[in-house]
Amino acid sequence: MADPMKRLPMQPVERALKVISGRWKAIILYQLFDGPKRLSELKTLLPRISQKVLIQQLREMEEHGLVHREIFRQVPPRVDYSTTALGLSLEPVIRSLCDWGRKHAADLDELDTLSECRLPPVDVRAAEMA
Amino acid sequence: MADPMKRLPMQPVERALKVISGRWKAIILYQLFDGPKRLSELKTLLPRISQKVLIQQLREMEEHGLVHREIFRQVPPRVDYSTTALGLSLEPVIRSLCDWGRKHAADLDELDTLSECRLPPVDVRAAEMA
DNA sequence: GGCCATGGTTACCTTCTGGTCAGTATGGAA
DNA sequence: TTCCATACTGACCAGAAGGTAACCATGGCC
Repeated sequence: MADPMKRLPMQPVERALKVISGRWKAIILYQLFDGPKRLSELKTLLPRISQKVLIQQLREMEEHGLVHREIFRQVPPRVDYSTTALGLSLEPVIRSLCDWGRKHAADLDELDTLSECRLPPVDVRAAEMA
Repeated sequence: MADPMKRLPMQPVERALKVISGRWKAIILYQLFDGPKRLSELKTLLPRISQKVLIQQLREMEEHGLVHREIFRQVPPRVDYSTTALGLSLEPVIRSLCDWGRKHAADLDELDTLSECRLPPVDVRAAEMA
């Protein structure tokens, strides 16, 4: 996503997919659904994402109207990220994706170490090393 | 997707996204929800997709259990692609994505030339040149 | 033998995405 | 005066995804 808001696809599905299918976006949104977070919080909640990429994904979602960024001009700077109404409206969609993801796992492999669909323990994930 | 079924993500949302977010997959699925199609049909229904990529996307979806491929050993060969039960179970999910895509367009730009969410006129698309 | 249709595959290239690592700015604390 | 925390930014790179164009195989038809 080089330049800002370079026109999104005109097919609605494609558009939706384009907007949410960044490598980390759904996971970041999960965290934000839970309430506003500052960058440093997100960094510790999602330690596997490098700072640059985290900011990148947040900015893209901001451009696409899913996320709001608020700057507090403080001594050590402070920036809060939160979902917009539009972003929040994605919750049921993402949940249905999540449910389907579990169904998919159940139908094919067994759903061995698949996580739950509710705000997941993205970080506390021992499955990582399995 | 170089090698077959190289393990899907263990986060359910990511898994679902991985499986459906190929450049053309949702659109191809739309066509298949409508009933089985042979390759040549899909090629004319979706003229903007090159044959190689079309087959590629179909094969990936086959690997992921969304699509069934049936070969009829005939004079000029015939191959039918259809959705599996698992693939079909994606319909509501994709529809919700589509609905959200339209909402997104409505909230940001105006939804100018956005298509409908029902089986769309993917080919008869004058919006292309706009 | 040459041609056709169907359904592929292969080689090659370009673009997009994500990733690492190092650097920047601000202003208070030590 | 140096150090620290926070929130970024930029150079660079590697791999994946998607695209183009050309070629292959089968077997009937003329």
